[in-house]
Amino acid sequence: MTHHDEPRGRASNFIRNIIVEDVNANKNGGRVATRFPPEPNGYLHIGHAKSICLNFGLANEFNGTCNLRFDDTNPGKEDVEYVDSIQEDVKWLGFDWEDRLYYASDYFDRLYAFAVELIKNGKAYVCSLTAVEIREYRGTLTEPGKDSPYRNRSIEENLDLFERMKNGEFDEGAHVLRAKIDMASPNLVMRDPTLYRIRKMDHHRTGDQWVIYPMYDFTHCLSDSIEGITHSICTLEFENNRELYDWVLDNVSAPCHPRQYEFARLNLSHTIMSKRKLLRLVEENYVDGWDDPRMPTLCGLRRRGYTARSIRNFCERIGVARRDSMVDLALLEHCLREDLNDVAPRVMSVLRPVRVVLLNYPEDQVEMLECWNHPVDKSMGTRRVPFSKVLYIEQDDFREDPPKKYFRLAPGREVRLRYAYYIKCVNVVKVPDTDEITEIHCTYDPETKGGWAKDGRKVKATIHWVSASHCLTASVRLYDHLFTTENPSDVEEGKDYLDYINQNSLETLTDCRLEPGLKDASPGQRFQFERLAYFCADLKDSKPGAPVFNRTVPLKDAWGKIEKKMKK
RNA sequence: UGGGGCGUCGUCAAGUGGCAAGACACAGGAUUUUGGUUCCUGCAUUCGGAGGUUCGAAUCCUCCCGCCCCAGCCA
Repeated sequence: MTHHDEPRGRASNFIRNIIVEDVNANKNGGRVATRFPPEPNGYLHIGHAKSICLNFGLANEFNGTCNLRFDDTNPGKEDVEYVDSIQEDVKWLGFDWEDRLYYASDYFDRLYAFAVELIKNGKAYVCSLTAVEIREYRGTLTEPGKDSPYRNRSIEENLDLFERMKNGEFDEGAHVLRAKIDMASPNLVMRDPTLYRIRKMDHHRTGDQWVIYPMYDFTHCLSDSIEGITHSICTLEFENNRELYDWVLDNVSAPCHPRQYEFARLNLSHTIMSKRKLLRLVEENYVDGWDDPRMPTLCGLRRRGYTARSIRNFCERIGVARRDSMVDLALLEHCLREDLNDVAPRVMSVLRPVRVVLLNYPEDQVEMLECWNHPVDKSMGTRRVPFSKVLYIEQDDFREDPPKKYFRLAPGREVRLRYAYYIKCVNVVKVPDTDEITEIHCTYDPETKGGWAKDGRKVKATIHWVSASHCLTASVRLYDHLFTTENPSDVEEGKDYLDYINQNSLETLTDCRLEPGLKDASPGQRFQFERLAYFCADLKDSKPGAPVFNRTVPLKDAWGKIEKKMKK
């Protein structure tokens, strides 16, 4: 057992239970086939990760397959930019569709043939009502709809019209193909749903080959059937569509009849998942783009420094159920720290520096001190860090007038410099007018090299440091939650989610002093800056020689908690 | 107000008639050269509510309450 293992014991959930039963009953010959079917109209986010992990995870677990299929039936909204980013993100998450990359648009010919079959069987008709009229004829939640005046066109006329729709003889909106089901159905989805519409637009894959495009409800079930999907897993809002999913497959010579199961989509506290709302954050420059490290997109999380494994573990832990829920961001962060704690090498960096001069340390002496890269996993080895007379420590690690329970450096107090020496504060130098501390004078105890006192005396704190003449100056970005409220989608009267954006979600520090070894960090490389947080060299802005770090997630902070409590 | 769903700890979530798993969060404590990690301990006499069936109910029945989804030629 190593920390690289996925969590043993997968959590039970209703979909897995269904699959177990199906496999035991030898349904579909014991075969399990799922698919992840994104529409290429936006970037994938952590909510999609839940679905990806579910579909690919189940397939892996039952020795089945999971296809990646682009649901690209709406050329007006879709773009290759998205099909590329989606593939990159699914791969990054750690899943492999092997040679099973499909597009609903690959099935346009077969879909058209199925539509013709429906018409021939009197189960579909060309309707020439306008969009507005169709809505009016649909009725309401409580009143039944009315039949379209075109509902009883002859099969021949329907066939002719549909073919001419395909041939581009009509303008957009002139006609649609509709299923002939039941205008009085209590399920609005079943009131003669639209199957095809005219869209005179280039499609990112089929170009100008088609001017009619199939709707989701017609396309999805048939695509599943064509691919031999056994379990078609989607989110709860498609529950009403299941009746139509089954109707289409039952009324056409479909190769097989997959079963649809719905689960609740993920909601995460302090963020939003709506593509529309995320798009607005990007377009109105509330963030730096889809991959801004504050975004819940997979590319954003990746840039923030999240590991794919932590996201997979998170998806496993939140479970799969049918009730609407809101998962605490703290759980995601817990999964992140859990992973990073094991794999991130430790390093010392001072974010808000204050000078420390060791009065009794030889002027030009430099010692290379051996430091562990990981406190527990010694296999990660050691590194040498330069130590000298003038150092930087964290401003937070010194208090001229220390409060109760504060046990870091203060006048007259002794602390340990990690892996170095015990030092004692003997004087504080301040700017005369302001109270700004410019320098802390200390003495060091040469008998404590490495951080151990031969006489056995203890110190209450160990703090990190960096040698002033050797360290590297760099920018570090401190990220925080994007929203100040737990649920930005459910907000006070008269306000909207933009009113709850956290104005302090990004703080850029430009005068940080890092351990010299960090100079050549490669973009994407992760570290723990000891006692502070996990950081990641930015994928875009960090260059070897000139690193820029993003704070991925802070370490738990017991002192911060105590301090907060004392202030109350 | 039609139809379809859902209600188990602060947050997720197992549980499908035999007497409320687990995780996060939270609170204590131990160990610690990261106030980190790790390790202990505590945390639902009760499952939206009220009745009923049963020796026994979160699980079955009845009624009530609350929340979500559906009236795109979006997915």
